[in-house]
Amino acid sequence: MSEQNYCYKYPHPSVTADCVIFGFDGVSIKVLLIERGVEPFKGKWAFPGGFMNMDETAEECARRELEEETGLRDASVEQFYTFSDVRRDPRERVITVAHYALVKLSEVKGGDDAASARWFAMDEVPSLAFDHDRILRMALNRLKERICFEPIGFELLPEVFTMTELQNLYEAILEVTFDRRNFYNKMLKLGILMETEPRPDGAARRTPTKYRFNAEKYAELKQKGFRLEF
Amino acid sequence: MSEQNYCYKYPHPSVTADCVIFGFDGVSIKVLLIERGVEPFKGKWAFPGGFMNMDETAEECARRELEEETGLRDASVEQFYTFSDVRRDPRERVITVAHYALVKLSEVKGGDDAASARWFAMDEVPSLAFDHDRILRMALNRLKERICFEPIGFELLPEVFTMTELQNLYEAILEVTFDRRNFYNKMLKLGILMETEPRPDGAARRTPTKYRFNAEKYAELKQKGFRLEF
DNA sequence: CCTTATTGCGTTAATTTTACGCAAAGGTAT
DNA sequence: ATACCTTTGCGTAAAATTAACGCAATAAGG
Repeated sequence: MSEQNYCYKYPHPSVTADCVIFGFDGVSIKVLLIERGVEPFKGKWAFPGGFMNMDETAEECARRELEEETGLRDASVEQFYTFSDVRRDPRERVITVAHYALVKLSEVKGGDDAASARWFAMDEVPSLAFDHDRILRMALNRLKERICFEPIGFELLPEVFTMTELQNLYEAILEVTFDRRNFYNKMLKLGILMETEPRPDGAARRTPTKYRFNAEKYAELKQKGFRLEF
Repeated sequence: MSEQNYCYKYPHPSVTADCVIFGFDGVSIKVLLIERGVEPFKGKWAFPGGFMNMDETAEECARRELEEETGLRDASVEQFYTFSDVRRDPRERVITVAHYALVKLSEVKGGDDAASARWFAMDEVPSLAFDHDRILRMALNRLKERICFEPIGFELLPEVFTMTELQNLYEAILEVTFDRRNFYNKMLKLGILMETEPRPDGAARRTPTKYRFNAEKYAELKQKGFRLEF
C-alpha cells in the first residue's frame, strides 16, 4: 500500500489548513494547542491542522479540525493568512492556510484526543512547533484589527454576560485598559446590547445587569455602515 | 516529455499566486488585466498569476508575476486571501493565493506581453475569468480597510503630489467625498507630509503646493501607535 | 460592624469633527 | 480687456465625541 498513485508533470506542494482556536474564560484569552506525538517537533505544541481533502475548501478543512478538537460545528471561523515559506516543514514542501476560530469555552466538549490537547493563556504559551509562533502572532494581530470593525467579541462570551466581562474581553484582546464608566456608556450607546430580564426594581444594585448581544440591531446598523472604534 | 514524474500517495492540488495590480491615474483607481489566449475562459480577462515554484513563497511568486507585467521589482505587494473553492478552475483542483500590488503608474513599463494587457478603470472592468470577479471585490475591500490603518495611498501616487491628488485618491478608494478644507487640515495635522520647495513667497497662490510622503515621520508615529481614520 | 470593592448613573472639560466663510489669483468666454 | 467661474490656502464657530472623574447604594470580607 505504499504506491504513489497521484502523479503530476510538475511538483506540487502539500496544502494544509491550520486552526488557531481562541477562547475566553472571563479574564484572559486562551488558545487550544495539541502536543505533537511524532517527529518532527515531537513533544512540542502546535495548532490543530491537517491536509486538505480534494473535495473541501480550506475553511471546510479548518472547521473539520475544529470539530475534531472541540465538538463545535457552528463557531466563527475565519481565514487570515497563508504561510508558504519554503522550509516551514522540514519534511517536505507544505503550505498552510491559517484560520482562527472563536469559541465559547462553555460549549467546548473534549475532543477526540483530549489527552494531548490543552488550553493555554496567552502569556503561558510555550515555544511552538513549525512556524506556529509566527502564525499565533499574526492571528492575534488580526483579532485586534477585526474587533474594531465587527462585534466578534460576542463569539467568545457566553450568551448572557455582564458589562464587566465584556470590558475584560476587550481589554484582553486589545491589551489596553478602559475607564469602566466610559466603556459602559459607549457600549450601551451602540445599541447592540439588550438587557436580559431587567433587574427587579427593588433588587440589589450590586448584582450586575446581564446583557445579551442583539444580532438584529447589529445587522441594521451594519447596513448603514458603522464602526466600533476603541 | 509528457512523463508524470512527480508522484504522491495522496492527491495534491495545484497552487498558484495571483496578483491584482492597482494603479491610480489622478482620477480613478485602475487595475491591470490580461486577456486570456487559451481555454478555459479564452478571450476573457484575468489577473496576472501563475504556478508557484517549489523554491519560492507565494509572495515571491506574485512579485514575479508583477515584474513580468510591469517591470517593477519593489512595489508594495500584500497577500490578502487564499481562494480554494473546489471547482474554481474547471480543469483541475487549483487553489490560489491572491495578492494585491500597489504601483505608481508613471513607473510602469510595458510588460513582456503588452499586447494582451490593459489597464481598466474600476467601473469599466468586464466580467472576469475564473472566480476573479470575487477576488477583485475582496481586493478592493481589503484596500479600503488597509488605507484606514496605513498610508498605503502613497504607494499609488508619484513621489511628489498635490493635496487635491491625494484627496482624489482617498475618495476613489473609499468611495466617499470629503470637504476639501477638512481633508487638508487633517492630513497636515498627521505630520506625515513634507512640502517640497516651499512655493516662492510672491508666487501665484493658484499654483498648488507639492508634497512628498515623509516616511521617517510616519515610522516614528507608527511606533507610538496611531490610526489614520477617515 | 466596619472596611473595601463593585455597580449604576451622572457631570464637566478637553478634544475632535463638521460645516462653511472668504480672499487671492489663475483660467475662460465673450 | 472684462466679467465670471474655479482652484487654492487659511480660517473660525458650532456640534459632537471622548476623556476624566464624582458619588451614592450595596454586596462582600474580615
